[in-house]
Amino acid sequence: MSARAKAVTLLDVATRAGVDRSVVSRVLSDDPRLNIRAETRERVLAAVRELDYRPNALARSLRTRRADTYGLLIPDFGNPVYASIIQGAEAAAIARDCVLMTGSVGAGATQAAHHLDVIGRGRVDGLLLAGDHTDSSSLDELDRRGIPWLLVNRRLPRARRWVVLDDEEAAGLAVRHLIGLGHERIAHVAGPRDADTARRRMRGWRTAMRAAGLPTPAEALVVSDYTPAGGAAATRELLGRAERPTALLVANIAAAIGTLATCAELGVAVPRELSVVAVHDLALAAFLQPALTTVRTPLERLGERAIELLASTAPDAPIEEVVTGSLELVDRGSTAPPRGAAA
Amino acid sequence: MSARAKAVTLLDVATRAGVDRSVVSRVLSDDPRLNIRAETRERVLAAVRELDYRPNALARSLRTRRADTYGLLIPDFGNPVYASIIQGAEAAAIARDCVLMTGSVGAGATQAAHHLDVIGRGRVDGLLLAGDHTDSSSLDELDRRGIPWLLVNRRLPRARRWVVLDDEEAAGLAVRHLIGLGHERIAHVAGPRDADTARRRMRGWRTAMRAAGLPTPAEALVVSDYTPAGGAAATRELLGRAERPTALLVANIAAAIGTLATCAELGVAVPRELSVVAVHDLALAAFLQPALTTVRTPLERLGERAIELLASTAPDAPIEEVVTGSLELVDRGSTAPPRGAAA
DNA sequence: CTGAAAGCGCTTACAG
DNA sequence: CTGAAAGCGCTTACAG
Repeated sequence: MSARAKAVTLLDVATRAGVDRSVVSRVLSDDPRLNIRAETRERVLAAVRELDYRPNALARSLRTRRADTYGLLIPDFGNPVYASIIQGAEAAAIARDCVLMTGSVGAGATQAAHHLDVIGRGRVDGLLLAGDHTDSSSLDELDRRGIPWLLVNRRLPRARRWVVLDDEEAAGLAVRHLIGLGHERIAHVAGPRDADTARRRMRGWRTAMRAAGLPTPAEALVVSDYTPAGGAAATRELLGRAERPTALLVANIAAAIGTLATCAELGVAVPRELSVVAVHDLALAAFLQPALTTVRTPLERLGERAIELLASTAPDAPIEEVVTGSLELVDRGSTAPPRGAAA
Repeated sequence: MSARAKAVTLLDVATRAGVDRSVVSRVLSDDPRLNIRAETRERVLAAVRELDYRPNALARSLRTRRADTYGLLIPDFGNPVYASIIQGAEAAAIARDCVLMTGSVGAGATQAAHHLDVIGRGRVDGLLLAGDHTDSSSLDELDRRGIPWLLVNRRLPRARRWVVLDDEEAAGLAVRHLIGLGHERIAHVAGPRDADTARRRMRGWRTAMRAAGLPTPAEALVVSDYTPAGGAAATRELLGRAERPTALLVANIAAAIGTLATCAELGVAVPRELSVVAVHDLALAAFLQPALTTVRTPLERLGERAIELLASTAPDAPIEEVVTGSLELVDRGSTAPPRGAAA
């Protein structure tokens, strides 16, 4: 390890090339209004190469008033669904030569406060909000500070800037698959009542059931959360009913892991006695017992699209986009015709 | 949405309070060499509050030459082991009023190049390297640019700045648990041969076996990777041996998910015919079939400690630390005495 | 065709 | 006790 090297600046390059700093700057930014002799330009570029010069991003941002940085707030790094969103957003940010700063908010409000505070200090050009941490007052605060924001994978009353998946269609696809197998008593392990994604999946379930003339009684829906523990509890409740469902639409793959655990514990054979299908696909799904049938959703695309929209839309223009396409039922064997169905 | 508001600057606050910008700055930084009348200070603080002033982080960093930002490079956001490290690092960064910028490198080298480039532009005060992407030449490059770095969860030849878990002891703890149950043929589903964590866990397995007088033949170790697919393939290979092991130490919990899947597929009952224990604990483990016995490791603490060390150690001083303690065997039922053992 | 100058918003050594 | 000034490393409108 050498001691901290003094960074190379524009002035170092200019001195070496025998020109002014401003010329170097304009050469590097391809300023079209710069008429420079090819020979001089070569000298400048050579100096840049020889000194391995990189412009200081902080100085540039201070001057240009663009941080070339986007923020992304998620609930929890441990949630693989958000991992995919991050990956998409990161790729899109890199494609625009920007940096992505991802922060998690977790349970405590203090971490959210820290992130919003930091963000208020001119570090980001815009903020993607992909968690349950945000309320209208945070959005007002961002507006006051002039920081463009975009809700990702969720909406909020009166907030007209969001990008979401087609949750309703994802749920509908799963339900129609089950109906196609002959199921009629299809229950729904739903997400939290106050989660926008959960409400849209509930609606997808209900709509697809009704379209097939099947009932959706209140007892067929149990609210849960997007964790294995939550899925396990909800499944236990549904399987305790007098009239058991023959199939389950689980609103989230993490919850479905809990569903499979509960079935194993209660000795309910999947898919022979109970079919299970979940929203969102992960590599993990193929290795569960049994391998889990899922609806694949374009989570990475959602993250990508969020950055694209944030970067290209005026801060005061509404954004209301559903990322469609790429929904696909991945049949892995946790779904089958109900017992007693004609073969 | 209002139009982008003009940010409040130091000058705005100073004007309102009727003092010079420098006074405001020194009041806010609690400059001990500033003798100011209590009344003036109050006026300054009132103006700060009324205007809701936040110093521009870019301008401050440019002046102080400290970005108040640390970088963290990981292989992949989808890997839950790294999720825990990120969470620890994020908490430690927040505790120091710093920002954490986490980037993933993935398979492609282009993303690594982008991140190293960005980091060379004065955006971070130091870099945590927690992936398999780093080679000595990247470290040399960072040294040349004067950016302090620290390897996390891995070491590299001749790189004397690292912080790791006690992987050897973690593996040893698992093996001793199996030996305590009466197992003698304990095979090892290892990590990649070039992964430092994998080598340390191999050594832990071997050392604990030898300490008990048990053999560690070459066939008892199969190299794999830290994914379900890798664990599945390695397990298949081990179970195909003429003399099957009665227990498996799997080097990583993600690989162990593959192990359980292969056992289910081959009809090998866990733990009756085969005990399985894995390194690293996740909430998920409790919901696998069967629930997985693991060794809990202080991954969050590793992330925290990495930031602390990076922030508090001179850039040219060596860091060689093993984060010890908190190792714990979490017995969930995937381990049991071997068949035919005395009850 | 290229250079000098101003200024982004801070901090800090110095002046009075 | 407080203010004026310099300067961090850039970019860009302007001068010549």
